[in-house]
Amino acid sequence: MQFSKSTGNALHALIHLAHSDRGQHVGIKELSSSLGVSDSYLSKIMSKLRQDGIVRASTGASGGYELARPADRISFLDVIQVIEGRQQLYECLNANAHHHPLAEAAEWSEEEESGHPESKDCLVKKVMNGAELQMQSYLRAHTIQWVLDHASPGSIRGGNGE
Amino acid sequence: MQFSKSTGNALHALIHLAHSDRGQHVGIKELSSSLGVSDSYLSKIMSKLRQDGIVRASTGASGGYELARPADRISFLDVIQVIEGRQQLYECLNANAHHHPLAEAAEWSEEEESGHPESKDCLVKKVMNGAELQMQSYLRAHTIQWVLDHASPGSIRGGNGE
DNA sequence: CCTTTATGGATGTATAATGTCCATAATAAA
DNA sequence: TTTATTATGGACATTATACATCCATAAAGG
Repeated sequence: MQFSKSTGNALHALIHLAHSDRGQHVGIKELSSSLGVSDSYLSKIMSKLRQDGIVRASTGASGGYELARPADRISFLDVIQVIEGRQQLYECLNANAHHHPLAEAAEWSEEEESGHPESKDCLVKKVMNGAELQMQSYLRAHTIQWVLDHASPGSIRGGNGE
Repeated sequence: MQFSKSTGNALHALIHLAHSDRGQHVGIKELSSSLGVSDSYLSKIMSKLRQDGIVRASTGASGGYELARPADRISFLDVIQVIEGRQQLYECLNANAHHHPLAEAAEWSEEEESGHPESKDCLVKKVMNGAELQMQSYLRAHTIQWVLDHASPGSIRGGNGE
């Protein structure tokens, strides 16, 4: 289980955009050469980010990409969910058909009396989902802007750094 | 990014063992039919768990598997690391060769003055690792015994439930 | 000895991730 | 309006990984 390389490249591309963000557009060639990947490959990633409203794209000369909203409103979780998909980290195996009875969650258990739909989930899934939520809350709290704020001062300058 | 089905099956198999755990051995056939998977497939999983000291195995008639230690000392994290491997959720892409300078962590930053080796990691990796640690601490705190303790009372009985 | 059981190698298949190429559309600049 | 520039999306090829099975072997109990 690992994050895909595409997710890493998406994050680095967004950091690049956030750095250049003066309402300017950055072309795929600048982005891809900066990351050391092919432009045909990176353009797939950027296209996903655009479909999800993370970036805007414009065609034509002096076109390219820009962030669709401020960098402090683009979280790591946003980016990961676009690239990796929104499926949960763990899904029950056989529609509960073959779980050991001990793994079945008690439907009356304390936290679940409010009638949440996950009451029927097996306890394995309950733990896995809890773990995922822990991770997601951390990823939601860290934004592209966070990276800029914590970058080494030597790296902060007007032009692009390559 | 998802946990493999093997991880889910490993967890369910261990829950089954924990339930039957009176120093008894449970054969691969009972386990695999309980989970609804083939025994040849599940035996690979059990073999990994044995190599990592999660379960013990014995051959011969009336042989089979048993937990190698109490269920409250087998965490979800233990099992996941055996089946999924111990690689980190995120690895830097190109040995730092192509990161945007802004993504480089400041080596002198506050939390890192103590000289931790991760000082050189890029900030993307730092966030991803932080997220992973959040998830791991949750998974470390939840054990096979936790599942038994939270199971519906109707499921708790002497024999196997299938 | 013979049955039962786990083990590990070899192998096959399915699915997903990675990466490239090309035709097309849209736009700004000349 | 033409032309150069740029993003887009389909099709495709290439791995890598997960999933799954079969079989020969070894170990232990009856």
